[in-house]
Parts: sequence; structure tokens; C-alpha cells
Amino acid sequence: MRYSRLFLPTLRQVPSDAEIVSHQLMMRAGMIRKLTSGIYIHLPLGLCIIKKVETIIREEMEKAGAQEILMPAMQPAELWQESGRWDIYGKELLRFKDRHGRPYCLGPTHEEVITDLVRREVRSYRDMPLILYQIQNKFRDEIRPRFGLMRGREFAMKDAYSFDVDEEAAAKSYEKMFDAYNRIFERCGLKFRAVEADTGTIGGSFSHEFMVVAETGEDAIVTCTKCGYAANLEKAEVHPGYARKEEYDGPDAPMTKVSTPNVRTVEEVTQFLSVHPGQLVKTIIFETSSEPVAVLVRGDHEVNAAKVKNILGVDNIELADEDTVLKLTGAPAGFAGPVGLSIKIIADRAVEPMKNMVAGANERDFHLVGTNRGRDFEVSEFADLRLVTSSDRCPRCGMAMELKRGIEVGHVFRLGDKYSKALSSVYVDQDGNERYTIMGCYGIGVWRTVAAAIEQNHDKDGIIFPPPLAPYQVEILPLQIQEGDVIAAAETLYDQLSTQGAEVLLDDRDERAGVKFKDADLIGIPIRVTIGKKSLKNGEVEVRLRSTGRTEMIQREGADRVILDMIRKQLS
RNA sequence: CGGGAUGUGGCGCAGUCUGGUAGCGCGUACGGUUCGGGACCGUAAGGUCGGAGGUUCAAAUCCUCUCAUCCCGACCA
Repeated sequence: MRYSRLFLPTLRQVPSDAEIVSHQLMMRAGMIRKLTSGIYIHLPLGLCIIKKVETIIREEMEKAGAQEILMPAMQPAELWQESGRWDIYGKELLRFKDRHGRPYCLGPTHEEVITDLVRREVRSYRDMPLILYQIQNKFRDEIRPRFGLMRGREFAMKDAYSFDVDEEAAAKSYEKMFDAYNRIFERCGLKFRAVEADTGTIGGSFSHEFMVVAETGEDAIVTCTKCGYAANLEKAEVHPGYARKEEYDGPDAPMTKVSTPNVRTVEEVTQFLSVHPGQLVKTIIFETSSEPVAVLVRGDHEVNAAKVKNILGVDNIELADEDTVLKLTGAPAGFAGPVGLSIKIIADRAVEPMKNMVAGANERDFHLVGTNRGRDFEVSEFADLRLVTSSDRCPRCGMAMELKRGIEVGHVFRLGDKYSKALSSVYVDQDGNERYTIMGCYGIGVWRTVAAAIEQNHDKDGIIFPPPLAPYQVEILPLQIQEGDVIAAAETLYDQLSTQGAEVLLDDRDERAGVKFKDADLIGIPIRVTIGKKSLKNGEVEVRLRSTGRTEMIQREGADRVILDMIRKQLS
């Protein structure tokens, strides 16, 4: 490609609304432009990279036996009503009506559509295993789109769905996809980690997220320093041995009410009463799809809403607002406590051995000290309900764990029969019995993968594309285009490389050397070949690797061979 | 949905407090000098000051409403 003909508007300045590096660089490198909040246009360079990722995904999907299909973006409400998700999915689901007033949505995911297809077409155990996938745009009306392609409202996703006769076979499909995902992200040149994850609104029994490790990641993950355990913070289990009873030995104190005017937060309470956060019990009120619940955690712990939701087995869970708290506890937020509460109370396991706790009095400006479970209040269930902290131990091997941040680029789920049951997708087995198909679903955020790759591979000058994702492998920079020799040498090399299958960008613009260098660094082509009149006199051209910055003079004669060799080496 | 901020040539911003000729840098076009790390000189084009209403002799500037964007929070694959 000739740079002079390429639609590649690079920016010298950083756009003011671009927060993170990948967003800034994608704007500056002329990959994307914003149309409106969370909606982007992909320019030729950006699209080229997306296609690279898509190609890798398609190759690995096909290798794993998946077949490509394409489903519609627009989906009828009735399918979502049938699965029950029309009501569960929040405002994120973009709903609208057609001219006849019939309700539709723009698909944020495609479990409903694919299950509908399969229940019609897959009738026998002979038709399985079956894995179908598509690469298609999804729409999620995010509350707050941000970080460019990282969290847009419209984004491309590769979603695959597996259908099997039973759990055992489904596990094999899951395994296949899991392996394919590892290969995909390896081929993209990313540093990533597969972590255990919560299943969220998708549902199902078991899932892994593929996380690209990056400081700007929106998700917190914990990884064990010793064994292979890694999990999303939401999912991460607390080591059961963390709370020892002996810490709380001693006689029961009487319960007394103390005045704590305007003292609400854990920090304020501990300071005001001179106690440790570990003596405090926090009472958090949740509203759920069935009944309100009070959750107790120790003062120095944070409640994990995902765990609460799973324990209760409810579809939806939400932190109660001020009014609800006032109504249920009789006090404004900050003074809630377990004593005298009439709603269901569950507690984190760390609360179980606690004695003489400090808690809210359910009365404005009062706390209770010396409260004891059994005497002053009852807890209906103890469970692991809190977030892991950096001082927690690995739940598997007991060794230290690290907290990191990651960008979720892929997610694999075992769905079991959730959707096939809801949409009655059944098949007939060898013995003539009707059974539900067992499903799995597997997503990759395609655009987000590109953003993550840039987040992980850049320096102060611009992007450093992993060679498999680079839009071009080589960029040729003739420095003096009015010099016949220079341009001739550049053109010759360009032709030689192109005809031998290399992806080459020739910067044939009439620009000063500095401009060309800066743009080349910015767009991050792995190999740069500089042709200047001085070195050309010695029959040499300069080759520089974007990744290492190392330059090398090579003979102009046979330069194409040398460069092709370098490309091959980089791509392997 | 709550809190905060910002909307001024294509991009980045000043001007707003204290009302009085709409500015700067970059970019763009043309001419010239330059030419291996975002050159220099000159000339030029380009602005409903987000929108509506109001106050005033006079509004980018003050007031009211509204829209959009961004940040923080809540929420969420």
C-alpha cells in the first residue's frame, strides 16, 4: 500500500476525551473515530488489524471443529420473553418497536436465537456434538461507555455455542474451546491469564474469563503465587481457615447502646469508639427479586454481591437505597445493625466466631457495643460472602495471592440446560428418550482484543504491534522522494516484497524525514526500512525493529531476502 | 440515576470572574527557502462562541431552560 493513497489521518495531539493509552493511540494512529458516545467508526488501518484478529479466531475455531454462521442483530422480544431474560436484562438491552408496534431488541448476545435455531433443527443425538460460531456486532446500551473500544455500546464479538448430548460431552466441547482460546490469544501475542469467573446474567454452572493483564483493566483478578489458581475477584473464594476462633476468646460483654452522633463509616466508628475494624460488623441491606436481606460482614471486609446473589439463588440483587434502608431498619444508612432486624439475616463466615461486636443500633446516631450472636440476634445462614483481600491465602494451596487488574477479552461458559430448558430444545437419544441439549457458550471481544493488545504493547512514541496483528509487516521510508535513486530503490524493494507476499506500506509522501519517522513509530509497523541517499551511495539500506529499536545496515542487493526472513521469524 | 466539569474555525486551547472590534498554537491552501527525528518565512481561507429564551444601548461573557460530551460513583458482560 502506498501511504499517499491510504486514508490514514494521524493526530499529533492527544484528543482530550481519550483517557487510556489504547484509546489515545487508536485515535492518534488513525484507526478509529468516534461517531457518538460509545460508537466508533473504524478507519482502514484499524479495520485491517481487526481483520487480522478475526482471521486468527476463524482459523482456530475451524480447527476446533466450529462452523461459522451469521445471526441477525435485530431480535424479536418474544424469544427473550420465553427465556425470561426480557425482564431480567436491564436497560442495557436496547429495546424498540417496529412499525407494527411489535417489540424487538438489538442483540447484546445470541443465546436465544441460537437455541431457537437448534431446537428446530437438531432433533437427534446423531446431530451432536455441534459447535456454531459467528463474528457479529452486539449492542449493549452501557450506562457509561468509556475507554474507546474497551467499553463501547456497539462492539464486535465472536460468539460460539456448543450443543451436546450430556454434561460429559459438553465438558469436552468446553475443553476444546478453552484450548482454542489459549491458542488464539497466544497467536495475538498477548500476555493473558484464564481465570475462574462468576457467570453473571448469562447463567450456567461454570466459567472462565480470559484476562489480558494490564493496569488499566476494569476487572480485578487474584492469582496464586504458587499453584495455578486464578480467579476474578467476584468469584475468588476465601480460604476457609482465615478466621480463627481464639482471636475472639473471652467472656461475653453486656450489650450497651452508645451515642455516635453522625458517625457512619467503618473508619469513623473505629476512630470514635477506639476499636479495630475487626470488631465491627457491617450490615448491608440488599433488595432482591424476592425479599430484602441483611448481609453481615466484618468491618475490615467488603461484601461480594455476586456471592450473596448465588447463595440466595435469586435472579437479581441490588443495594438498597436510602429510603429502603430507612424503612427496613428505622435508621438512615450507616446505623444499620443486626439487632432487632425483622428481615432475613445472612452473614459471612468471618462473622461466625466474632464476639462482643460493634454494630449499628438501627437508630440514628447510635451504635451498639458488646453484641453477641445467639443472645442479641440470630443469623439464618453463614457462607463465604466477602471479597478476597491481598492478605488472604490461596483457597487451593494456602500460599500467598496477588491482586492484579485485567481486561476481559474472552469468556467461556458451561450453560448446562438453562436455555434448552427455557426454550425447550430437546433431542432424542439412542433409547428414544427426549432429553435437553447441553449447551456451552464462548465469547471473544474482538475489538477489545485489539485495544488490549495496544494497551500491552506501546511506548512513548506509539504502538508496537505484535507482528501477527500488525496491519503491515514492513514500512519502507524513502527519505528524499525527489531523489531518483532513492525513490527507485524504494519502489524496487516495495515491488519485490509485495510480489513475494509481504504486507508492505510505502511512505511515498513528500514529507520531511522527521514526519515520516514519527508517523511510522506511531502506527507501529514491526519492521522499518529506511532508504536515504547517503547510505544508498554505499549500497546500503537501514532496517529497524519497532519492538527493540535496534537498527542495522544491510546491503541493498538482496535486501528483500533478508527482510522476508525477518518477517518469517517474527511471525513464527 | 446521584456528584463534578466542559462545550469558542478541522484538532488542542485562551478570552467568561469585571459585558464593548472573536484570539493563539497546530493543521489546511498557495509562494519561497529547507530536507535522516513532527522545519522556517510570507500570504490566505476557515467561527450560527452547543441550542432556545431573557436582561441590556450592547452578550462568547450575566440570568433561566435545554442538549451534548467527559470525569467520579452506583450498575454491568
